[in-house]
Amino acid sequence: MQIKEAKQQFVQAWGALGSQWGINKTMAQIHALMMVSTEALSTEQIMEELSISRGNANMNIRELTDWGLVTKVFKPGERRDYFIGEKDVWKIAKQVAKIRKTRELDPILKLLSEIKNIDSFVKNEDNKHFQKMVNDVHKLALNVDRLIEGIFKAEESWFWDKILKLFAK
Amino acid sequence: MQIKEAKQQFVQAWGALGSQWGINKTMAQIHALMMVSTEALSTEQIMEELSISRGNANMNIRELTDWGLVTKVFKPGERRDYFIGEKDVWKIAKQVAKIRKTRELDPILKLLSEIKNIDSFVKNEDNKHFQKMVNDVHKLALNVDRLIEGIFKAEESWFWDKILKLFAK
DNA sequence: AATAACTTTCAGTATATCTTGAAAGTTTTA
DNA sequence: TAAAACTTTCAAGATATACTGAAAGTTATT
Repeated sequence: MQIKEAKQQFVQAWGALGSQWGINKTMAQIHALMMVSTEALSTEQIMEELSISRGNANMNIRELTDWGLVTKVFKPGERRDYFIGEKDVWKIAKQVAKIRKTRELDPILKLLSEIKNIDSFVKNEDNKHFQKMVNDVHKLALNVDRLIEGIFKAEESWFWDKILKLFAK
Repeated sequence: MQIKEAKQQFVQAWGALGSQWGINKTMAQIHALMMVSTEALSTEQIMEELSISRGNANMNIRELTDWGLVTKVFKPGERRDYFIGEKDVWKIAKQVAKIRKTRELDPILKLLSEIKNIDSFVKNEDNKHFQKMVNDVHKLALNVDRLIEGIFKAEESWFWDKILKLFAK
């Protein structure tokens, strides 16, 4: 495998992974492309590299910018916009966790609390079971929430050091 | 909010959550329905409850069975198949993690190792950067892998107890 | 202030994914 | 063994999602 091929594979794999986890394939590919590039890239270059249209490139670059994973940079003397991707993998992971937590976990937590409230006067077996189920899911979700919150504050080395020690031997 | 409405909301929310994470909406809904039901359910009941076709119900029930989250049960004197869903939220979480790890994380780990190998004779700056990037991603992926492996072996209470203590205070 | 360089938008189109429904398959009952 | 009860399959249709390309918008240059 040549280095160029390796990069393409990496970009492809990142795209596939993204799409299996609810992130637009092209968005993930653009991000991968920027991760492996030392230089800032123009829209043109991204269009070229991934064989996608200008509109598609533009929209996904914007989305990545909104996610805080890509920054616009200006090159002196150049009129065209260039973009650089965040390179710190730990920061990327934290950022993605942050955004998805807000979008997806928080609403679920809210719903679960609401259901727990209305559900407090239950009588029959079926409702008791539902109450227990909601409680269990809520507990797990709260723990996940706290875990993610912890990650936000943690340093990578510290975090993995501690986590992996938990399972040692 | 009435209890019936609460259940519906729960099922809807579970479907939405699933679809944002690469799991078929209907599959997630059927699963939710089975989680909150004390009784085993027939295909008919599921079709009815979710307003979906027989084919759709059948395929998604099978998929859930393949995932090990749903079991077929026979009711004495009844000809029709009934299904019960796994109720233990921790087991469910572990099972989903197991399947998705195998399907998605493992292939990525394999690719990253391959790329690391071919990439060992690099010279120029660009390639060095690529090498570093691949290394960083690989490290993170390996850690995630180990974390998931740890979860497989862990008991819920033990696991969360330890994890949450890490971030205490 | 006109032209050129570049970016953004979005209606229409394409693609991937899910769903239906009816036919074929299977098992049970009479 | 035929009919009924039930399950599975899958081609065709429906839906959701992503992508294109050209027109409109913006900013810089002369």
